[in-house]
Amino acid sequence: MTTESKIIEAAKKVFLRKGYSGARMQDIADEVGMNKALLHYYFRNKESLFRMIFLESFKTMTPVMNNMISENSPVVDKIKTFISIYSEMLQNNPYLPLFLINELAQDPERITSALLQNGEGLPDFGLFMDKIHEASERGEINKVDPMSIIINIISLCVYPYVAKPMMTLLFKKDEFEYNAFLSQRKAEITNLILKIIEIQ
Amino acid sequence: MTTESKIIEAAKKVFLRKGYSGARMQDIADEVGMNKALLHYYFRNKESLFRMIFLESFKTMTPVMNNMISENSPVVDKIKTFISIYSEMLQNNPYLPLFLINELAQDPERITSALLQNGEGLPDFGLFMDKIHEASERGEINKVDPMSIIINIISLCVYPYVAKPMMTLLFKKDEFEYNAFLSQRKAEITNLILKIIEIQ
DNA sequence: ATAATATTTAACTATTTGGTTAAATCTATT
DNA sequence: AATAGATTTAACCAAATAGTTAAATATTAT
Repeated sequence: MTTESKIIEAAKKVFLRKGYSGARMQDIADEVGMNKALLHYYFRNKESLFRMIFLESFKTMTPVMNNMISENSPVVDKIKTFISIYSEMLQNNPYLPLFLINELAQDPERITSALLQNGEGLPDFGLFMDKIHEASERGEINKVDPMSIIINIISLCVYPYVAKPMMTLLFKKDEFEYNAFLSQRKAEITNLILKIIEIQ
Repeated sequence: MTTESKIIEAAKKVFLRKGYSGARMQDIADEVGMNKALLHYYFRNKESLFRMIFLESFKTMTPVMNNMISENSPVVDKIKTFISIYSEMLQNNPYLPLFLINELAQDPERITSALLQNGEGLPDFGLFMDKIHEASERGEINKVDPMSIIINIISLCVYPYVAKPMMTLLFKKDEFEYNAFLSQRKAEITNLILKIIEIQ
């Protein structure tokens, strides 16, 4: 593992937890177990280090959202798969969504320019939405608005991660209990969504 | 409108958009149209001003979550009412949830201590959950886990607000289109939830 | 072994930001 | 008019933080 990648890992940890304005270069140096001068030896400044972290983080999300693996599988299967790999990604990257949302909300210009500059393609729900639309036209599933159904799925998957500290406070659960709750949601969300879209 | 309340309004605006670490006392002074010295004339320091803002913001949420107006209305009505007033609160306070979630995630200790110090009661879903449980026992609605159903409702209501910048980016919508999407969701979420809980 | 590169050290500068101060000015009340 | 309180001004201090530098040392590749 190179020093550069060690720095990136440490910076990712700190930026994802604290956000840009809350993160300190010294925190990152401490986290990587090296000194601050070295951060500047590898990266110009805080901003350029942040951009790298943001792009890498964003790219974690992209393939999950672009997940249209088997082109011809039924749309219900596509939805099942999507919920499954999306939930897994969240379990492995619990700090990711809040970080991306925050930084994007803080300064949409800066972020979109970073994405474009990098030639980074946005996740594309186009195909997914087309398939949902076609299936509902064919009467294979209920009439649903594709964008709505996708946003419903994402909301149900992501929000319990994003709002974890709030939910443990409101429902008086400890970390362990809440994690158990999160674990069983993959199946629960799938059932819920299928109940909504499947013809009775 | 007193100067003190003008400062509080301005501080709320800035803190809710930028968060504690991103907010600058100068930004608040600019927003209120007065100078920085006056902020310290009315409030000790950034931290005490922040605490006041956080508590006030938190209290905006509490009555909505405690909404159990007509004690004996059917649980389905309770859910309808909850979705309705919760969505309205979000429409009027779009920055609120992300702010509360962030600050709570940043430093749960500090926040809970501020709440307790203030003698502020937490929102309590206890009654709501009891009613849901009883109704499902009576066979009035499907068997559902009360906590799950509440978190589903909250997720569906809140997340599209929290993730607004991300969603407008991913779905290539402008502010206007996305607001239209948000407006029609109150009814949509109600339908979805009722479809899940109501006996067929 | 030599040279190039990586890393540490520690001191330093510049900038941003929170916070203070004192004097002057404005405003409302008596 | 006199007074007290509210507000401005502008300069200032202190702390935190980003960023720099140069020299010393360690590591790696040739």
